[in-house]
Amino acid sequence: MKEQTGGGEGMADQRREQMLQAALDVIVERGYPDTRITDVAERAGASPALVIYYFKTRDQLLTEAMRYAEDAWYAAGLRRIAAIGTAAGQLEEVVAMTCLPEEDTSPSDSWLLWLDLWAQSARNPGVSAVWSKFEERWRETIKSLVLAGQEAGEFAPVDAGDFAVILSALLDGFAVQIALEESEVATARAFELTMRFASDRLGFAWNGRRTGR
Amino acid sequence: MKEQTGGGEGMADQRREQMLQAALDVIVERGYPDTRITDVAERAGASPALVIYYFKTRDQLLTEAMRYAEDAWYAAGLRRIAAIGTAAGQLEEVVAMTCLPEEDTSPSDSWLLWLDLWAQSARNPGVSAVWSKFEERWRETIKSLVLAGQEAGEFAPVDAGDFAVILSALLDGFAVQIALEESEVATARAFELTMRFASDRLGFAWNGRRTGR
DNA sequence: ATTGTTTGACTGAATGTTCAGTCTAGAAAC
DNA sequence: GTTTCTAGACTGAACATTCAGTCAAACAAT
Repeated sequence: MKEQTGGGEGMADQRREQMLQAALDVIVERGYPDTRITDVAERAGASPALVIYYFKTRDQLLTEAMRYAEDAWYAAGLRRIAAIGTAAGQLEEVVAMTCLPEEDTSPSDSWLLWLDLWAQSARNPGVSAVWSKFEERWRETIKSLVLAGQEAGEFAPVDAGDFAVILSALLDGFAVQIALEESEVATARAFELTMRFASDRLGFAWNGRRTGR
Repeated sequence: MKEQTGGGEGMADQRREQMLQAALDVIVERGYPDTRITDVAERAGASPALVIYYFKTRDQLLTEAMRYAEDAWYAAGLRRIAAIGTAAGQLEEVVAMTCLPEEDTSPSDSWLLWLDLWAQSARNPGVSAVWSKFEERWRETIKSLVLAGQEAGEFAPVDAGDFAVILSALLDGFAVQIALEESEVATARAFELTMRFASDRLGFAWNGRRTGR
């Protein structure tokens, strides 16, 4: 499905992305099940009919928006991680990704999205697929990071698989707290507790540096 | 068929509870936002109008159902915990409560409910109140359990508050995994990993016993 | 006892709204 | 002049809630 070349080429893709972004805004604001096509259209400066034109159904729009958000979040994180030299530093970035807020997005946005992602995954196969893929990728990232750190002699020889499972569970759990608790303190505390856990388990020194980004 | 025989006043309460239970069934099956009054009425053997008669609005019904479920779950757990002699054993029960399935309910039911509880809490003040109260109570339970264990000399002198925060986050995180992962293996693994973490942190010996209930 | 009265549980049939998705047709790009 | 894009008006179904009562039990007065 290649688009036409020339000036208008990016136009359609641009519109699509605009709508996905609009959909994400609305999902965060109203929740996945209460996101109406009209809302998305309005926010994207288009008509409801146009939204349906681009995404056959409402569900396709929302599912794709979820995938879009997760992919973007993951890709941005990976890029940052790749720029870090030590395994310990990389792990810290992994933890920061879930515990510390990004600059551009409003603090609790991505976590609110997660809550919806989970709740929807339980019953919606399309969304569930997004979650599974994301979860697996995420755990794999942690695991290989740990393995690399062990080879480099930075980390103690714990079972990397077990560690990945437990760390990702811990991060998910904190994500709930952060998403639902209004207190800003929670993020810093979650970050510190998690880093203490990780450094203790993997046996590297960690002196609590950053508190924000 | 007979209405209010003897303590006719109990009839109404009975009916109410019947409806709450029906609501929970439907919520688990269809998700909170897609739970229709008709569904609940049907399952409770009543008319939609009667459901509204008991609970002024749909939202009140669903919120109350959530509270009902959480209270029941917590109360049953507390009772079991109270019957255990050692702090280590009690802690094991706490972990089992979230990681190992109950007998009567279908495995993932209560966790599915949690996912909905979280997602709804983000936007619905009534549900949010249910969650807050539940969360606080839960963390307090862990904390005082740890303190008691420390006084009894069973546990190492870690910060009980920090431990409660991190353990409840870990359990929440595993709850997500268990609720969404279909594999039955997950529960046993989550239980074991969590118990290893707890016994390591609190410095008590744990020999992985139970795998089910 | 019989009759009328009250009350609480309950229902079927509206009511009105909200939406996803469709249809038709115009504008723009090629 | 055909394809791609866009919007306004519409349709049809789904649903929460309301309404106007029914029905039977308890109760009170005769």
